[in-house]
Parts: sequence; C-alpha cells; structure tokens
Amino acid sequence: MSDLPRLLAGDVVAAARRLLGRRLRSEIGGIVCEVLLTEVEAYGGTEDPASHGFGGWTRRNASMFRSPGTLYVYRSYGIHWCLNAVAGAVGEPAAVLLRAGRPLVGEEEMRRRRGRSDHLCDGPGKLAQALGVTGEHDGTSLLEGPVRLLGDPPPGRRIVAGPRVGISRAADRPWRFRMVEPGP
DNA sequence: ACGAGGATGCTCT
DNA sequence: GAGCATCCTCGTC
Repeated sequence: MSDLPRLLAGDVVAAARRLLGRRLRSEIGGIVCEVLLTEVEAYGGTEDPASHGFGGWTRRNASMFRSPGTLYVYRSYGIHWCLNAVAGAVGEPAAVLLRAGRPLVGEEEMRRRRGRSDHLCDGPGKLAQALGVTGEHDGTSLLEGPVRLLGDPPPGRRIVAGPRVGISRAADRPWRFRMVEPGP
C-alpha cells in the first residue's frame, strides 16, 4: 500500500520533502539494491526556468509529461544518468530529482558497479550508477517497474532546505532538501 | 577540506 | 556551437 501517486500528484515541493526517508529499490540484472533517500530537489513545470520542462515538450523530457510516479532518467554532462520521480498533474512537467541516498541492501553490488568502496550514492550520478539505472529505464513506473519507491517516511526526520545545485537560472529557490539523520 | 580542470554526449538554438 | 539538474583526479592548505 502506498500513498505515493497521490503524494506525487500534488505540489512538487511538498512531494520532494515527503520523499525524503523513503526507500528507493532497483531490481536490475537479477540483483536487488536499495537505498534510503537522503537528498532530493524539486523542479517545477513550465514556470520553473531551471526545469527541463521549462521549454515545453522535447524528446528528452517526454517522460516528465506523463503521469506522476513515472521514472524520468536523463543523461547528465554526457556521462552520468540522473533519476527523477515525475510529479504534478499529467501534462505538467514537474519532477523530483533523486540526488543521494544511503545504502541499505546490495552494498556489495553497488561497490562493484561504482568501482570503488566509498562514495557509493552521495550524488545523483553516483546514485544511478550504484542502482544500475540507465536511460533504458526512462519512462518506467516507480510503482511497478524495475525501480521503485517504497515505504513511508520515518517520523521525526529533520529536513534542511537549501538552493539547488548546479543550475544557473532560478538558483535562488531553496528547493533542495536534505534529511538529517540523528547521530549515534 | 577545498578548488580547478577535464571528460563526454546529447539537446536545443 | 553552446550549455549543461556531474564526477573524478590531482594540486594546495
């Protein structure tokens, strides 16, 4: 059971905040990997100059115009893949960029895919690589596909907001959200 | 810890 | 042809 579709169908900033602390799971190549989502960014529809949807429909951002709960994967800087959860109404190109997580399941496989033993998924490109996600997963369902969002956010989590990373337009909107886990 | 610079390919003007 | 929703390595401090 999941409130995910309803959650994503609403305001993208609220959706981004409420995705923090949920689990992101991939089952790719017969291997299950799972992370706890710790960092996300909200990207609005055609009114957000930093959003891929700002200029309207293109081949790249086509998935953003589909139903909330669709996975939008794009290539970044020619090298990396980045994951988004499509939000908002159908036809409104809003999405939540899934920026970082903490390994929960399949850490060995993440190490193998990343080719190193540290910094497994502390950035959007690293997260995609650790989970084995590529452009071929673009447009799949985050409820039923190979990459899924699971669970409910834990109670009492602390959220810190800040400016979005790596953008030049609308850089003043504090639409980046990190979850601060209580220390030991 | 932090900053500079390069890699790399696709999208849109 | 410009501009990226990035990451890595190697240099300093």
